[in-house]
Amino acid sequence: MSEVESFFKSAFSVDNVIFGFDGGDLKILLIQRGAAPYKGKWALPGDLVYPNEDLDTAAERVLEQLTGLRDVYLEQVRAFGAVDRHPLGRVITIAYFSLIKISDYTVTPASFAQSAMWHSVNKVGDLAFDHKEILDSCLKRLKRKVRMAPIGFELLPPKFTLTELQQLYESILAPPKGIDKRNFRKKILSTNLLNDLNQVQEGVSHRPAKLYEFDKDKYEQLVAEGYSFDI
Amino acid sequence: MSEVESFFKSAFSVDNVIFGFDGGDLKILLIQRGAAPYKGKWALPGDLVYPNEDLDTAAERVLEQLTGLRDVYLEQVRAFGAVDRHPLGRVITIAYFSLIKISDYTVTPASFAQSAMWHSVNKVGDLAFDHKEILDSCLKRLKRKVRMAPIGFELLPPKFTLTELQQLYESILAPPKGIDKRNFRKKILSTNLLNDLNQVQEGVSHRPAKLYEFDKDKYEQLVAEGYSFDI
DNA sequence: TCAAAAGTGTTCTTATTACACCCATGG
DNA sequence: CCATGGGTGTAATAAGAACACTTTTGA
Repeated sequence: MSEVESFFKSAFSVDNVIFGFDGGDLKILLIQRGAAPYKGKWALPGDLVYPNEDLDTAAERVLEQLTGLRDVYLEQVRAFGAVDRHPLGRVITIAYFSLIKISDYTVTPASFAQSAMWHSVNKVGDLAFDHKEILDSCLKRLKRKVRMAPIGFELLPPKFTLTELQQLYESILAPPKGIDKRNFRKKILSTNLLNDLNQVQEGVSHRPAKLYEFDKDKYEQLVAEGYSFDI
Repeated sequence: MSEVESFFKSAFSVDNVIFGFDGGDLKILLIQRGAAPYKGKWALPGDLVYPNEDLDTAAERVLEQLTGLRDVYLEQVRAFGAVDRHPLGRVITIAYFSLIKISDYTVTPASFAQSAMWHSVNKVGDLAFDHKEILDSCLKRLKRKVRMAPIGFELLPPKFTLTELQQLYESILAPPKGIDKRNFRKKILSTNLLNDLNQVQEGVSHRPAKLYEFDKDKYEQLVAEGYSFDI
């Protein structure tokens, strides 16, 4: 094999850390590998990138095949390319994370995802390949990003309560002493990016909370004027 | 060609945005391409990744071949992998940026770098491939990172004045109205990470400024205790 | 003595933190 | 009427922004 040829004895893949939130813990969607290598181990959903496919498109495809969802928040984190990261050859992978509304995910439509399951990020053990390292890297990015951009809403249903929103931030940021309720509300409402829907929760056995929605149009307008979200 | 084979008709490279600072503008090191495609165009230094080489190692190699420098600050930014980004085939590239002391760079030792030259980041025009986009992305990362970690010092000589340090921050962050001298000094000195060397500039035709050094050991000790740089 | 850059404090404004009680609802 | 979580304001502290003059040196 010539040296030039050997450069092409390699492939690249995408791996996707799919975050969801169910009101309690922050979760990620893992699949159990059905084939070697790492058969039976939990792994991030991923696939080789098709020859005529952009990286972002490949990440979107992996997500859609697994969840049936399109147009969700997706962000590249970085490449992982240690020589020995894949036992069968030289495969570098581009890590992505995405944020989905966990209620939108119902069954696993794609065959390759027969054993997909939500796992609490805090209880994830060893994963196949270097996927634990990828997860850690994506989680770190999410922690930073969720304070710099209003992406947390991607994990919540369109209508949510302020307590749900606070619990989301707490589950991502995991501050030692929790977040102060009054300070959190003051800060998030002062952005004026939440619309009070004049509706309340139903079916709860306590004082029902008011429902809000995130005003994306308003946010984008403010961004165009130089606004920068910070929470 | 089978489908499996076609997955391997691809390669990956690294491209390196090498930043330097000469007291005036922030600069990057570009090379003029001697061969097609984009012959004659300015481009980021980069190379294909060897089959048995980690991505970081490849980026270090590119840097060392061009500058002769080792052990410099180097950080991966992200992958660029649009299908059509390389006219000769499917090549995804992993972008890195590095910070070097511009005075350490003298001549171009490597043959492939016959026409390497420093360019002010603000005056960079079109570049080969998608290198302008890569530059923008790395510059954006640098702007964020330089405020979250004491990496600016990597661009300065070991002994520097507070004015030089301020000019460095101004050239990277480019704030509309400059940085207030007194506030900057108050803030940077309050970190206690700068050692006053009890020396002054020589050969200047005005009041000589005091020289300082960055105390890396102290910084790493503080980080271990939970400290987080923020300027 | 002039030019050029170094050096130095205070006030004002804004953001962040800490903290405890009453309210509305369903069971 | 009880249990449960929802909802609210103020005071203290810390951080950031604005601002102008004196000092030291070499030419």
